Amino acid sequence: MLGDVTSTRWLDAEEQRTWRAFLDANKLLFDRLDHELSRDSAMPHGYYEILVRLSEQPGRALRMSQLAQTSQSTRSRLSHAVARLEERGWVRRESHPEDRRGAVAVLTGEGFAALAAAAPGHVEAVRRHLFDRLTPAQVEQLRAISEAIRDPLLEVAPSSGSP
Amino acid sequence: MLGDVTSTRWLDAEEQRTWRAFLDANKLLFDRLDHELSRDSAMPHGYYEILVRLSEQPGRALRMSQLAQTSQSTRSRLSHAVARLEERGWVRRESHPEDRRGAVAVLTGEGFAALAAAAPGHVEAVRRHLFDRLTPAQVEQLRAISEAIRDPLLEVAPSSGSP
DNA sequence: TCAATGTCACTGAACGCTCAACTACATCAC
DNA sequence: GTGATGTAGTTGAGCGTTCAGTGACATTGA
Repeated sequence: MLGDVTSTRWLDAEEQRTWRAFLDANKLLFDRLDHELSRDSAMPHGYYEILVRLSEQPGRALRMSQLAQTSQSTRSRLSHAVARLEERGWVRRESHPEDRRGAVAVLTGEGFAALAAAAPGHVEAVRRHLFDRLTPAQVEQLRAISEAIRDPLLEVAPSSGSP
Repeated sequence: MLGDVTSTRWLDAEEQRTWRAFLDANKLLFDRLDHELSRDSAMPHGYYEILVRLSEQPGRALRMSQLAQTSQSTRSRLSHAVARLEERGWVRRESHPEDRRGAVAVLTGEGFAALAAAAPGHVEAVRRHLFDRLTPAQVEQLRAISEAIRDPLLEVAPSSGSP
């Protein structure tokens, strides 16, 4: 198929099947999780991620560029996202005390409350659609596989936002 | 964390680690693949998927709603996407011969050529970033895991577009 | 035959993301 | 110091997706 004059290492039938299953599983899973989160808590998954990362920091605050890194995001996307989170009163910006270029995103009380309200439902959804479907051995396999995929990609573009 | 008065089945440390690795691996992998495809072939992954599905059909044609289903897409998204593919001359629309509500998307010669030009690079990228990172046993595991995640999600919303 | 209901596909507005500037500040070399 | 380069963060335009709504046609049942 698709006239092959080059030395392309095409996928064989088994690999095709794996790739399709992987593609479809991901699409379905993340669409579902994002949809349920938006429906129940009026926040897209990207916002949820940002709130989670902030909530894990001491002082519930983090510099914008570091927040972008831990969220696998870009500075641009984060800047837009934090602007919208600020409109909702869930995050506020402060200027960095030492580096005058810097901005620090701080999770507000309302933001933490919104996260606390959203988390149980979301975690349940992750369980229902992911962990409950897998055996303990498969969960362990999934972790190893994910790390094997992730780590090389982290090394190629470690700074200044992933994509 | 996050004051727990309900009976939420929170993720333990090991599950957290798995979930984070899975999230990050997916984000990095699909961002990378989409980025390389856009850069090398000027088409987002969603378009590529549509062209692939069409190319696999007899006559390289498929009804819109069926194309939406096999692409894990919605009719709305597909309608917009095909409109843009039509502007590029890669797909054309015909009216369904029997059901006068229906529209049929047909892959043009140019569309097939664009796909043939894009495929080798994309397949290589999938190999580099996915299959080359995994052992044969892990590939087999990934297939089983993906199917275990996918199949229940397919049953819940089988018709009228996934999300 | 005819109304009610369902299905197919399209459309426009709103939203989030990407990309390419751009400003402001920091750092480095000389 | 001064100029060059690097880094932090923001902004606006363009693109793709989602959502709600719409019109056209098909199907069903009385």
